[in-house]
Amino acid sequence: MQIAKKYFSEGLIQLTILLSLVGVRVDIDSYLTGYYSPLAEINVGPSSAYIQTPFHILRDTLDGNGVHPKCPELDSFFASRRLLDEVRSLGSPRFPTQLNAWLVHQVSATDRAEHGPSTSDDTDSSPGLEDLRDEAGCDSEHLPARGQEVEQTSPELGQGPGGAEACVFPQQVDEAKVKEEEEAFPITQLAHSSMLEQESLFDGNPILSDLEHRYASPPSSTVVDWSNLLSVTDFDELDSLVNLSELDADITSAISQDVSLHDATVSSAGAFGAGSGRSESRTVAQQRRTLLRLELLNSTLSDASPGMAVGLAALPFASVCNLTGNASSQSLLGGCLDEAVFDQINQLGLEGLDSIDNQLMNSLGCVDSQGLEDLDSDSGLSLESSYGGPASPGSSEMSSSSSLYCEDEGGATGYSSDVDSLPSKGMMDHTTVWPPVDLSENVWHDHSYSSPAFLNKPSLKLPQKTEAFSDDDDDGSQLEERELSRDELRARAMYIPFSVLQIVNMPVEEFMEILDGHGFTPAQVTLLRDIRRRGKNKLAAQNCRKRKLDAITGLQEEVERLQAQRDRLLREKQLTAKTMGAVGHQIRQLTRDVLARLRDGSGLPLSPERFTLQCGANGRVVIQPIRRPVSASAGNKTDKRKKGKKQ
DNA sequence: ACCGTATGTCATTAT
DNA sequence: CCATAATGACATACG
Repeated sequence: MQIAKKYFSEGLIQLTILLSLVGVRVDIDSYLTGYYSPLAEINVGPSSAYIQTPFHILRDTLDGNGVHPKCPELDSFFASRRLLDEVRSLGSPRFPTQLNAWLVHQVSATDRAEHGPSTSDDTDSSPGLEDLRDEAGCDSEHLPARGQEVEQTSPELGQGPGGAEACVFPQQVDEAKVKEEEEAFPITQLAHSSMLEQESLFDGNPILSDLEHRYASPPSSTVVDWSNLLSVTDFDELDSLVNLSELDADITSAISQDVSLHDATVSSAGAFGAGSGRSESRTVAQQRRTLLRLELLNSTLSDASPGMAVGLAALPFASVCNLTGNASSQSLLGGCLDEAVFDQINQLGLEGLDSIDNQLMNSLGCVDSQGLEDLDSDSGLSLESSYGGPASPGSSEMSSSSSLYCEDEGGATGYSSDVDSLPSKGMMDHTTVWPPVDLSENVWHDHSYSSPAFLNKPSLKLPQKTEAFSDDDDDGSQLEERELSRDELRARAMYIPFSVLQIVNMPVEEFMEILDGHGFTPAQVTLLRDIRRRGKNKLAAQNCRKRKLDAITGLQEEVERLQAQRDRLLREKQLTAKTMGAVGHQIRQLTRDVLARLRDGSGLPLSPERFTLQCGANGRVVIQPIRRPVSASAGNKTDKRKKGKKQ
């Protein structure tokens, strides 16, 4: 179990990184659909765990230059974008596999009834896992549909996310269909763009050619200049130096990243090659994918940053799934790349889990949710960070969902404690009954795309939570009491029928309605406002600190970069001086040789002490007498003889 | 006891 | 004007 957990941890790290790459592209989808600001991409950055800021203030930073000083995430965002390009440039051998995976998703997402033949390959997948995968696929499916597409859930999850069924809005199915039609065109755009990207990929190596275009030309001109200037010696060294000086600043980093990604690809390819047969490898891949779905699901339910990536990454993926029914030829190219990333992630993160049977995976899925929580040192606070903003489409949905859980919850007291005690129960089985409130919030948060979607994490968690779980699972009530935040306790004391999470995350309109319409006493209203203010400020503080840390990190990196540049320039300067010295020496030697072969009027050789060679602007070499400062004292050195010489 | 870190909260300002 | 984000400053908990 420990080993498995370790694998999960490592896999999750890679998953997070790579999913963030996918996420970048994913928000392009949301951008294409026109629902979100293009700058929502910013939220996809690896360091966007707490982001609740709309970041529209960064409107002038799309080119990646001059990023907002308060948003160092942009740096990593553009780096991620470049990395994604590099991933895409790694070549096409992965595509067939991706196609398989992609078809599986299509079936699971669209037609479960016919799911037998097409997915019969994964013979060893347990029903639970299959259902879970489907559920996860469904999860990722209704993300782009803004949570309005909820399929029938499996018996296992019907009780956990079964709350989700309880939270399904009646109009969801019809709206989902309409939404699907509405999204057909943007999706086509997406697929088309993806196809274009891959066409460029087939055409050559886009990133390298791009790098060539960007970097090769100026250095080459520089090299020519140097060569013209110093056509004597040491030029090779100098050339290489100049070349590198122009290139290494950016290309080396790109190369190193490229290498790491390439390694990832190779390892995954090795994973496939290691299989005894294609069917087996496919089975393994599907297991992994299943496990990935598990992770995705769990992440969506309980974790912050990976889930965020998932929530966003699921957008184009599901879009591609939808698209397959309509325009398969385009989506083949458009979707396989994203699925390729999923496959790579699967194989990377879950490399060592092949031997683990499905039951273990099942339990691991539960463990994973806890492990994710445990790993989330930022606590759940970050998870309730935002809900996509009142202006986003998610807000209306959240209104409905929040009103839903308001009805279902029957009081705020149950929420946090239920959620907090969930992992200890969830250790036993996936069929653990999930509190409906929790689920409704999951549904709600699953659809907050432009921000970390996993706000469902209880903000009430205290640092000693995990220890409490490991120490004692029995006295849950005491633990619940101990884990409640001050505001939660205050809310309980004041009989406020909302959880802190709800109070903080509900839209302001709804909050106002609640304040007005529930007949709260002034003290309760004050408490509600304070809870909301504190909750939001808590998130803001976390954001602020994270930004600060990122800024510090970025500055440190810049310092290192500048120091390296300075060292490089110093070396370059030394080498240049050395080269120039050598050239000067040779020029002097040549001058002596030339002058020694020339004669003055009296037939004497010209003295190098008195004459020198000068190269005129017209290219002609002339002999000039050396003007000594003390020549005035010498007096009558007036015999200025010019002899034009052609060399 | 002291220190460093993490986190929550408040006050203030900006958006 | 209000809600909210951002942030400095302070308090507290914890290792």
